[in-house]
Amino acid sequence: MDVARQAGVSMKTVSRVMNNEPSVAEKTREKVKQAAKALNYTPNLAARGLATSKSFLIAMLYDIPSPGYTINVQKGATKACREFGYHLIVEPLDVSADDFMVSIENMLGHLRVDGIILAPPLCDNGDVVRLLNQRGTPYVPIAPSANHGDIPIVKMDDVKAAREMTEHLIGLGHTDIGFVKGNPQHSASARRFQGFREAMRAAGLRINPDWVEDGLFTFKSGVEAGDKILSGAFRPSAIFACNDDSAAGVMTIAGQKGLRVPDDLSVAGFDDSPLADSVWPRLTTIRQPVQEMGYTAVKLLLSKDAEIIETSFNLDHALITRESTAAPKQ
Amino acid sequence: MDVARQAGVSMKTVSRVMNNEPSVAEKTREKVKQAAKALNYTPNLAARGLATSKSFLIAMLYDIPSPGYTINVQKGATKACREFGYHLIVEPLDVSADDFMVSIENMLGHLRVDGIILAPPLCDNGDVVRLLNQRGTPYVPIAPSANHGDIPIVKMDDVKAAREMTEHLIGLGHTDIGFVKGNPQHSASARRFQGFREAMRAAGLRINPDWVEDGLFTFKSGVEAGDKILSGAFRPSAIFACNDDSAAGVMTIAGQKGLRVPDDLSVAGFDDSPLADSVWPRLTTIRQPVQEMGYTAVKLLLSKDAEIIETSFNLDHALITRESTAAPKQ
DNA sequence: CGCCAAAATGACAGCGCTGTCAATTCATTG
DNA sequence: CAATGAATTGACAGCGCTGTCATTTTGGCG
Repeated sequence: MDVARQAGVSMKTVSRVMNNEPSVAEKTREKVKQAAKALNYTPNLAARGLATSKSFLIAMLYDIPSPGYTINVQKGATKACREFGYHLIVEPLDVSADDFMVSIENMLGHLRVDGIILAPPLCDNGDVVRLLNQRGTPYVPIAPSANHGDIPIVKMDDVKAAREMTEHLIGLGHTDIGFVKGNPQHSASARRFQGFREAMRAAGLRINPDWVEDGLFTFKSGVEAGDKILSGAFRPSAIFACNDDSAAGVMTIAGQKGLRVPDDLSVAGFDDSPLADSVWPRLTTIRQPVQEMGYTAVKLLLSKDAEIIETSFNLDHALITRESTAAPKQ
Repeated sequence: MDVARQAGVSMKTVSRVMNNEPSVAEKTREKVKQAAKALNYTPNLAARGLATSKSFLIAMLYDIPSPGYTINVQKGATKACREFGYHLIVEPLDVSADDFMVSIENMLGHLRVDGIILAPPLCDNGDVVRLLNQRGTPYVPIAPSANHGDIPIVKMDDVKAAREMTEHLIGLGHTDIGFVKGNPQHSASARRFQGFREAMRAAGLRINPDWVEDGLFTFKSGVEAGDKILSGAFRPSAIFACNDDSAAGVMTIAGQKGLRVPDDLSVAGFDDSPLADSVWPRLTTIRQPVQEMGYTAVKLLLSKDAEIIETSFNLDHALITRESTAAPKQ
């Protein structure tokens, strides 16, 4: 280790400086830092990992979800990783593939990552969670359906957000409101529907079962659900779809049917995906704190346990009002 | 190493088996494999890395591009990584940030990745390329504007694709065709425009400069460009936008102006992003072989040099015909 | 000035693997 | 059956770092 020689100290001292350990004289510390800079030295992660049996790697597992969501979780996660000198490795998974669990095991075996981020809907996958627990690999689920024992989880309050959106619609003067559900595989779907129901009930409004349709979080399912809802003799003055894609589908079918948004029909989405800003009229939606979730997840993974008391981090969402919702024209 | 004991051989032999080296008796190989399986053993990457000074890590650098594109490159890249026992680490970068180069240097210093994938527009960033060359880190640029010396590059033929799309429009009977350019930072923009020009010239068609507008690859810029193009006394019967987002913008503004797509105006996009399938009518567009690019990039990085002769891998694109284009109604 | 605890530093082994090279075993062949 | 070269196998060092613990230096104080 030439840095040691250059600075006239032992390897060990260099190591101490690189790790910001205390009990190094300020003068020595400076000397070493200078030498390191001069020699353009950075410690070798592999060696460090071997010695400390850490890998300085966090893995993020995700299953073909919406690109925008995933990318943003990644962005937040990498930001936190950088702060800690860690790096993020990504593992796109396909739950339906039969070698699915094998890939995870491989990854765990090879890499010995120091922590794992579980993006939805993987965070609700029993097999995965069981494997992780069994191996003792620390993980943080993002927006899981239920608590994971005493493991901290990162989420937003889907129920509350859906309630707020519904209240927004009600506040605009809507009383006849339809709802397009999300993919039942994602636990958020149920929570959003629940928020909708709560707000309707709180306002003393009846939910017309003909105006509640299943959806799949896709544009196509939005078109189909919208078609059903809007084909009856009576139709709602507003439709709240479980995510932006299906909301866009609703808007499209509404247009086909000669309904103008928002004049004849208000449409609300959820997620604030790129799409929400790329349709006309632009979608009123809920912005999920996706980046923050990624960021917080990594922080949780890497912070000393002591600091953490909560087991559930509720990050703030925001209601984004755009042109797709307005007071009903009567 | 208990596997060695269990199998009654030396560590070295185990190592040989794990690396599929030749000159191990078939019988021994089996014995070791069994022992490994029984003990659920997987070699430790850090130790291996330390001994071989490889990291078994590939990094992908990208700059806030479209999520769909990035995710797909990742998907392809991870697939190849798995085949080679490698893993993919991601580094979202922000070229405009001033610590931009620093983050790259940090990553290179820490991780000693074995190779780097440079997604556009990073692949055309002189600073980055220079740094990589200087450090001798192997990299593969995806869809760069120019060749990188004798480094193999992965790309699709944007010029040809744009030509095909233009020909598709012309084949439909259009002669008055507008064009919305892409973000000038992305070199693909220029290539697509070139393809458009070539096809127009080949068909003996004139390009009306009033119908060619700058764009930025965004929905908004598509709306603005479309607005300008469609506001003149004469207007084209088709508009070819440089990507799906701006094409969606064009469709929207067309709708605002009472123009029906495709009856009054055909609109074509480029990329086959999720959006293309989430608008109505759905966009005729060019499918980029994005996953394949990621896959090929990693393969190029990891294959023995010998096998590689070409310095430029042109992957196939596809023209996806959907409802947004049709013969002009005259 | 000497003594002592505390602070700073260093020596050394070892993390789990692979490269080198020597040692052993094996199958042939005259 | 001994000799021979090829095929297998193993011993050992070392990759670059950190943990442990011993050693040295420092500063404070009687």
